[in-house]
Amino acid sequence: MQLRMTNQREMILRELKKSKGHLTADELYERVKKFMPRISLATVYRNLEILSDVNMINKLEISGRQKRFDSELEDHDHIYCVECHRIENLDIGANQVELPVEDAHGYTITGRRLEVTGVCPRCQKKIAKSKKK
Amino acid sequence: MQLRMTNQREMILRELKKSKGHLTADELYERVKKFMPRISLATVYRNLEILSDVNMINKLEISGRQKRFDSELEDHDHIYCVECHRIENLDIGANQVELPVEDAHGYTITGRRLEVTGVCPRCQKKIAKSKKK
DNA sequence: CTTGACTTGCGAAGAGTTATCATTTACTGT
DNA sequence: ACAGTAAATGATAACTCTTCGCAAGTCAAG
Ligand SMILES: [Mn+2]
Ligand SMILES: [Mn+2]
Ligand SMILES: [Zn+2]
Ligand SMILES: [Zn+2]
Repeated sequence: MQLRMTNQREMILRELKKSKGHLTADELYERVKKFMPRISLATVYRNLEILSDVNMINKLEISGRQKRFDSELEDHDHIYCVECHRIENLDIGANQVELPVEDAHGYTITGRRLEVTGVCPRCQKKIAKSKKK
Repeated sequence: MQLRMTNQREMILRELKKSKGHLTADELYERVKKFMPRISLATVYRNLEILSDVNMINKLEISGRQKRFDSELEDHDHIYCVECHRIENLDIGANQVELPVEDAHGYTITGRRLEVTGVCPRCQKKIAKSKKK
C-alpha cells in the first residue's frame, strides 16, 4: 500500500495540526470545508483512518463518545470533561504511571490508556451559576 | 425518583451477576429472553442505564465501542483484547496506580479509567495459525 | 496517450442507542 | 376491594456516528 498525498489528505492533516486540539471528524470537516467546499465527510473519515493507520496521527477512542483525532504523536494521556466532553492533554508524563502487569491473563500487552475525567473550569463556573438560582 | 424492582429489572440484574462478565446490552438481551421471551431490547437498555445511575452496576464505556456492563462494584480496571474485544478484569489493584494529578488544567477530578490493551490467548493462537499458512 | 491503481464525492446503509407513545403494571390511600 | 396515579413496558421510529458501494476523477508509469 502506497499512500499518495492528495490535496484532501494534506489539507486534513494540516488543519488537524493547526488546531493542536482533539477534533472529531465532523469538526475537522467543517474546518476543511472553508478551503475545500466540495470535500465530502466520507473523505475526511477515510483519510483520518488512513493517516492513523500509518501513524501520522493518533486516533483517540475515548469513553463511548465520538472518535477524536490528535496530531500529537508522542505518547501522552488525556483528561476530559464529563460535562462538555472537551479533551485536553494530561501533562503528567505518561510514563509516571507505573504498571505492574504480570497477571494479565496471558494477554500480550500492546498498550495502555489512561483517562482522567473531571469537570473543566468553564463547566465548574456554569454549574456554580446554575446552583445559585 | 423511586425505583421499583420490576421483574424485568430484577432479571436483568440477576443475569448480569450470574454471567460475572462484561456484557453488552444485546448479549444480556439474548440471555434474558430465555426467561422472558417478550422483553424488549429497549427495556434492557433502559434498565441497564437506570441500574448504573443508582450504582447497582457499572457501565463501561470503553474505546469507542459498544457499552458493556459489569455487576462488579468494586473499583477495578480492565484489560481488553484489541482483536476480539473481550474484556477481563485486571487484577492489579486499581489503587496500585498512583496518579499525580496536580496539573490538571484546573479540572475537578471525578475519576480515572485505566485500560490495558492486548491480545488475548485465544486470539494469539488464531493469529499464529493464520501466519503459518 | 492509455492503462490501472488509487482516490474522491455522493448517497445509501449499518450499528448502536435513545426517544416516543399507547398500554400495562403495581403502589397508595381510601 | 377499588380507584387513582406514577412508573415501567413493548414496539417501533428516530437519531447519531460511521462505513460502504460505486461511478467518476486523478495521477504516475510505460
Ligand atoms: Mn493529545
Ligand atoms: Mn470488571
Ligand atoms: Zn467542561
Ligand atoms: Zn481476543
